[in-house]
Amino acid sequence: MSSKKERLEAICRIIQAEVICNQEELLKRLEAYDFSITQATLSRDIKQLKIARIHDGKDAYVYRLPNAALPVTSTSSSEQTKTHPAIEFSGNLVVVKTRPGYAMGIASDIDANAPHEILATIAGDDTILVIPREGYNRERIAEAIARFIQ
Amino acid sequence: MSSKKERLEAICRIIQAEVICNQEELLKRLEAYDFSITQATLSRDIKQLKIARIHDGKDAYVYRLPNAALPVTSTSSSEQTKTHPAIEFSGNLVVVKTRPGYAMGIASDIDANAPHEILATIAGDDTILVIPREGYNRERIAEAIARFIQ
DNA sequence: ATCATTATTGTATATTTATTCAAACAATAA
DNA sequence: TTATTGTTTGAATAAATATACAATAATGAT
Repeated sequence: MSSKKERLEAICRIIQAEVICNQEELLKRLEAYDFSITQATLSRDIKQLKIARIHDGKDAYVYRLPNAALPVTSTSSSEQTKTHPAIEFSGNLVVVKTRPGYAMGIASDIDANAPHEILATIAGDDTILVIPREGYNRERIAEAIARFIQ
Repeated sequence: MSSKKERLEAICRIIQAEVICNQEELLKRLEAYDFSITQATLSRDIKQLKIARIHDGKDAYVYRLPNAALPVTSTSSSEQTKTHPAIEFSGNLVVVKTRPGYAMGIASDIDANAPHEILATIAGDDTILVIPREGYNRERIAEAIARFIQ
């Protein structure tokens, strides 16, 4: 059943390389790469990958990968659904991995909205260190952060 | 006819402040602010604002503003549709305005994909300077860039 | 191996979102 | 004024996307 993982990666690749307007279209491209699935499955894949359908400015729609980390790679799938794949705790700190260059933007978003769960952030290039306030559990904190990493 | 502009701004505000899962829901919130429109109009507004519906990781969907600049404010609407509101030319250079902190991330995306139209990018905090290759017209260049700023 | 549990998937359908078409309205020019 | 053109909108509908349900396949424990 590792073909699902391959399929998800293929979807990411196709979406980055080509202009895909709807799932039907993506379905055909996948077919060309020998992945034969239905629209229902593709819809679920897209949801899992957190892929967004955005407006291209003209009159078309395009699928795009999210800003945050590589959703495919990480750890076990059960753990993946539990919290956001890009968020990891260590002691009382939280580390958020982002795509290169996006850390400051996302940190800036977090700061601008200043959810009470979060005391401060420090951002590098692809990593944000989040310092939570005392008195919130990890799930609550993770939710507060997840709101900003799409 | 300025009520449309107000409505678009209200939509932006609501989406930033609240978790909106679908257009019906947003419609109700707008109603509460005394904007009475139909789903059809809202769909068009969302398209114009380049708002995306993304996956929240759990099992819900959320509407989000794009990464790039403030689409509502700028210049005339006819000019706005012509090219992306965040992209502006000056001589042989292009300046892209982004939300605070996002310039480097987006520039990194552009560099990583390296469309031939683009020779180099330099990013500050909320501004990217794009240096196009010679031989492409502005529209072509704008399209190549627009691909990365959602 | 056997059973229990969890994941993955397709079919059919529900839900959600976009668009077509016609109408109302405004702005402009003659 | 009267055309003319462009914008905005709603109603109805089309198109696109998500999900309920059932079945099948994988995984893990004993």
